[in-house]
Amino acid sequence: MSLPHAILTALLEKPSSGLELTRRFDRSIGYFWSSTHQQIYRELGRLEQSGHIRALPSEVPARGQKKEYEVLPAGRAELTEWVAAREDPKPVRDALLLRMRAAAVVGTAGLRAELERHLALHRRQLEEYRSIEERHFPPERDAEEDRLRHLVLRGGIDMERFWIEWLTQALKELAELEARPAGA
Amino acid sequence: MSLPHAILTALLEKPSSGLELTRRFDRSIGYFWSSTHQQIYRELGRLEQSGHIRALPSEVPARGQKKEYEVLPAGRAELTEWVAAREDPKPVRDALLLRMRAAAVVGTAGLRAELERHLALHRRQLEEYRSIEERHFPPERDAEEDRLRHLVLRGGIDMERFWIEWLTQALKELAELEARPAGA
DNA sequence: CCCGTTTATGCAACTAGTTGCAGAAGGGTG
DNA sequence: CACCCTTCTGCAACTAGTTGCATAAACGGG
Repeated sequence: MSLPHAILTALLEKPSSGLELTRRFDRSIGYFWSSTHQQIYRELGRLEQSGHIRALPSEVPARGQKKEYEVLPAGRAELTEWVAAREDPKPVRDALLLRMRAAAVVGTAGLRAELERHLALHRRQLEEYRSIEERHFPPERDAEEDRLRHLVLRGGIDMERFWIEWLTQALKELAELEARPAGA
Repeated sequence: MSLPHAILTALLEKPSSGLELTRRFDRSIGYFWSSTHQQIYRELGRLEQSGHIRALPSEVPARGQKKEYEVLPAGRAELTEWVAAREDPKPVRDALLLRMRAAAVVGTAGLRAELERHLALHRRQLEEYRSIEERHFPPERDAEEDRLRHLVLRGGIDMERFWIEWLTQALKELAELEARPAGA
């Protein structure tokens, strides 16, 4: 149940329309809570219904017309509460680890290429995070919000590093297994 | 679309009934692809329908009666194909990173306790993985399946280490922010 | 032998997220 | 102005996963 909170956070950072939110999700909040525009529109509707946000008054309220939303006090209160809420980490659900486990049973044929592809993707993501880090978090910026946002970004960076490391190990392991005759 | 593959893998490792599968998920495959018994039963039904697995013949085919499943050649083929399939990593979706980001906007009140709780949970999980490692993967075991399964487990271990590291940093950051007067 | 607990399977209803598509407004171009 | 492309909002239908509950057999006392 985090999408509404993701939206509230984004709207507090800056009031926006549905499409603007979608775009900002693609390059910021979406890095750790991705979402599609349809989900966002639906959730905006719900949040408006429940009095957490409201649409800024517009002259032309019609379909296809931009609608800006801002957070109401009830929305901010809800978010504040959520920050401190007790909520267990979700159990890991990762298809690649699962595939490796399957490979232990049915063999590793064709797996190397896929691992290399993932490795490249994670390297690219790491580069993207690093360039954001350089642009947004130079050493002199240390207002409270900056430090916390930087911390979140470092989480993303270290998670990519973890994958790069693991994939590298996995490829090495695969190479060794292929080098020795089956059953040796 | 990984649950059916998780089930196929588990059934290849050992033919089982629905409940047995559920239990094994709780302490093995479920570490990286968790699932409830209802989902497993439903999926077993589908896999049987589609000819990937079959129920072993039993004398008493009735409700409340144990039903063992085994994988058919079509199921093994499907799994083999999936191992090499092109499937992009799912974008990260993590509520705790999101909460930290929200905290940058609405403040960190009450967050420390929650971070400490998560830290303890991750430490416990790490300990569990390590004890599995000791029991199941002594240095002399290096058959192909063992090496790959060990690799998967090391993935789990390093992921827990990542969280422990990040949470430790986060708590340090929080302590520093609390130590200085707001706006300093 | 009746009764409560455990084992085992499963249905129904719900929530969250995804995919595909449609429709209205506005801007640019021949 | 007719056409098309982009922007923006949204519905409908689907898939995956969760929650709550029902049912049936088996087991173990008293």
